[in-house]
Amino acid sequence: MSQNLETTYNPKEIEAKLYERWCENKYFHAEADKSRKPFTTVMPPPNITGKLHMGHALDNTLQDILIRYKRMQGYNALWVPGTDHAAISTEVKVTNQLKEEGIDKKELGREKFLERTWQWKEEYAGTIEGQLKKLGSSCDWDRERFTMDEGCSEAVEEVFIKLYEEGYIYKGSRIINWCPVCKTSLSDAEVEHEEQEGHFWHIKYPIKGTEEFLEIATTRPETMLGDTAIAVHPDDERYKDIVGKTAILPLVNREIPIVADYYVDKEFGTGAVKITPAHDPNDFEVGKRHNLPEINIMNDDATINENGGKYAGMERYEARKLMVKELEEQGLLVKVVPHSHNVGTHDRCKTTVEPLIKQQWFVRMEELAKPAIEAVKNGDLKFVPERFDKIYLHWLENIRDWCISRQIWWGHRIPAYYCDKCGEIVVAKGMPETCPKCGHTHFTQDEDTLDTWFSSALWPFSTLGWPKKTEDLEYFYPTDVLVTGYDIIFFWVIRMVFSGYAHTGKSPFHTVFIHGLVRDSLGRKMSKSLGNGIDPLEIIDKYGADALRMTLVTGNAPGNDMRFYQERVEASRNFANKVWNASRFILMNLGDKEPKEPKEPGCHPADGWILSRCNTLVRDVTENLDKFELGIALSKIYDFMWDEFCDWYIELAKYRIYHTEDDAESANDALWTLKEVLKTSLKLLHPYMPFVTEEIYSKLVLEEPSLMMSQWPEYGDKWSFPDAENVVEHYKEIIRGVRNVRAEMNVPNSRKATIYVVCEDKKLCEGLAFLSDSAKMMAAANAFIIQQDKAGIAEDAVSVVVPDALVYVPLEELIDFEQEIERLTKEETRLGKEIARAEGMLKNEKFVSKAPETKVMEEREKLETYKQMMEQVQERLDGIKKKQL
RNA sequence: GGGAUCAUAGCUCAGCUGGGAGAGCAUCUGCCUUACAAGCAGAGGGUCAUAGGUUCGAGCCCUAUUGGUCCCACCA
Repeated sequence: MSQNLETTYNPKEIEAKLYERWCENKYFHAEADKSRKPFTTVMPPPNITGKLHMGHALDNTLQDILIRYKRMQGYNALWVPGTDHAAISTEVKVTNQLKEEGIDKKELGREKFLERTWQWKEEYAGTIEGQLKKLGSSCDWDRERFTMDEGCSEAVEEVFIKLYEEGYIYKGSRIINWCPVCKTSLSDAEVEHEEQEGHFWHIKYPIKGTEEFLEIATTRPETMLGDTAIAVHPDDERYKDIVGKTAILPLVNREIPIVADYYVDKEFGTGAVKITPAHDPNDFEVGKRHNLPEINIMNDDATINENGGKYAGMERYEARKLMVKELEEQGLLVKVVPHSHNVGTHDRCKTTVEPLIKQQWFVRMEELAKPAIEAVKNGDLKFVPERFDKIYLHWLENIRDWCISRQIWWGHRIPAYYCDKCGEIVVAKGMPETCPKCGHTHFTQDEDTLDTWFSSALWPFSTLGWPKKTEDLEYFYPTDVLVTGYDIIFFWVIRMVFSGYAHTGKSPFHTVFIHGLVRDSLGRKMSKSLGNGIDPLEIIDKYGADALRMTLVTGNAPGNDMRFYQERVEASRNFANKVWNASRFILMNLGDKEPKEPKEPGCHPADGWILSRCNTLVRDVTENLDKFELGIALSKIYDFMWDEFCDWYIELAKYRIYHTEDDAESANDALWTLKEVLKTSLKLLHPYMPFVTEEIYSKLVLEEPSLMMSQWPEYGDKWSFPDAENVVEHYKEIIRGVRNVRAEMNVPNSRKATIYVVCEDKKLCEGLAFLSDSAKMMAAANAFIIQQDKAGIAEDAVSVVVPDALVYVPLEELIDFEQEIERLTKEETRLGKEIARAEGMLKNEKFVSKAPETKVMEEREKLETYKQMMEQVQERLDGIKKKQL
């Protein structure tokens, strides 16, 4: 056995070595096996647009914790990794890259562009895989997938055809969100609304055949080129007489009707609204109701088209400026009022989107959404934390049809083919041979590709082989938990759920575990433009993957955002180091010895205490993990290992293992306990800090191949020693008392004293006797004497009152009576308060009659203890005061 | 306009089904005690945003208010 461990933990080489070993042994790989229970999760596929950021590190750390936990519990754990083609985002990146090389995308052509993008994909998918490995992710790399690989593409085609045939997918001319920079349509989810300071332009439209005008207000004056009506509220007294009349559209001189529609809000603006059906979703609806013409005035790049007359060819805001100027010159501009309003922008490029009427492909959502709504309502699908139910339901209950076609090249091309002769649409796998309508044999495939989320919606089952009825699909699907950030519930989670029901008849997972965003130290979102992003790899390089992982789950409740800063990582690194050093101590003392299991494990109070505490820890951690309370579970492991195990138990065990000659059996028992408790702790910690724990375990437990494949500990009666716990808790009080005396009186440890513990409880006395040798070390005493009476104790010894015992620290001439009186008086005050509190509660009849009996008993016992302690303190005080006189 | 969420020690945050306020960092005081100075032993520091209510008992549940963040929404 090697004991040559470094005094500080050095993660670098260890991490690389262990990851390789895990891979070589195929520990991450899972095969369908009906004799075992599966636990499945699919990785939210990172976009191939770039490197992973801290949010990905969080997402994957959480998944790895869950999957390692379940694997150790004996589940056949499968974690499917992969990447997403990220249609528009990637296309933008590659286009820009080409631009830098002076290459125009259009000139390059579709084929060449796609070739280039596949190259990009290869590069970034590789980078991402490398990053995930550094983090320690135990995903099954044999099953790595990509949303545009053969299988996923087949699933996409299958779904498109199926939904088309069932009537859920249709092609239609509807008003959609258009990005003039990316030159593609967008779904509602891809439009971000941001409040912008704008203006309200009040414009007078002349009413035909009169000298009168009708005043309207608009935030986008350039759209008036496409106006085909003015609407007022039907009950608006002001405009009662002009409904049905005709207005003259300024600048264009088109005659447009004045209609009445309930859509108009009388209170807002002037109560009269210009109607531009081709460029506003509401106006589009109004237009439908009143049979208004739709005049599209914009080109795909948001310049004005030929319908804009003399403004044709101008950029949208240029046209706006000129038109306002001309309206002013004609005296038709009444006023300009500052006005802040919501502007829709493309979430990828931040360009202001234009609502336009276009032929697009849509998914009819209402029916499809129903089972997804039902799933959450009846509990088949749960969100952790629960509050995300509402967000999910609200979106689904107000869902609109999903625009799925995109006018870009990178993505799954729509499997719709148009007959070159009659234009008939055929939706099929591959190019059709003859037109079912006219018999023609030449077709052209639809140029458009699908929304990137169309393929990721199928991810939980397409990655397991669907549409083929594979063994994997049968065994691993539905998956268990999906881990993701709240920011993509609409984009992704919802679409996976309805797709799961539509195509497999089941929810793709039973639990969605939601996490928040990782922010910078000032609470800002990490972003490229701010330059405040922190590269997970840099952190791993500096502090180790375990430290990073621990930082990402420490002190965070599910679904909440967190702030990330280096000091937190340092604290995590320090913990890894603490575990490392405690293990080093144990390994050193074990040497070549293999301690035997004691005849009665836990018969020594110290052993019993730590085993018992460890047992409780196992129970708590398991419960917390099952409830996805990863932060709470970790803090319990942390406290146990650092405080109870390192600071108390190891110190308690030292005397025994250093003095084998006194009692070889006791030394053996201590070593055995050290080893067992360390083993159990390492197991509990492993999902969080896989590297350092595995490294130590491999040196500690030579007979097992790996910690990650070892069995999760189970709570049981075997390690339950309440009496020992009681003894050690008393013991801790005593030691703390002695230390307090030293600290308050400034007595250095080098000045040793004989410490007496007077304790009337015989059983407790016997228990403490076992610990007396250790106590000498911990209290820096030259002797530690436990007895039932005060015989032989100097009158002027400093005393400390603890529950059920009185501790004497004779320090002879060092005693400063003033100081001692002060100390005891402080204690008297404290106890006085405690007694008052307990008495107050117990005097309250309602408390005594209504509170649970155990609670009342508890308070009675406390009161008793405090009263006893108070007596002791007062006795001491009187004694000293008398002596002084 | 609707909804969510947060407000707890100087900072960042925990606090699970309501039973005596916690951690890490920072500050201060002692310690290089043979696993660890990335450490050990201590200390100080909080009317748990405000006001009511429910309860024997509220950081936790209810109502209102204030302030911050976020999401959703067609007010031109």
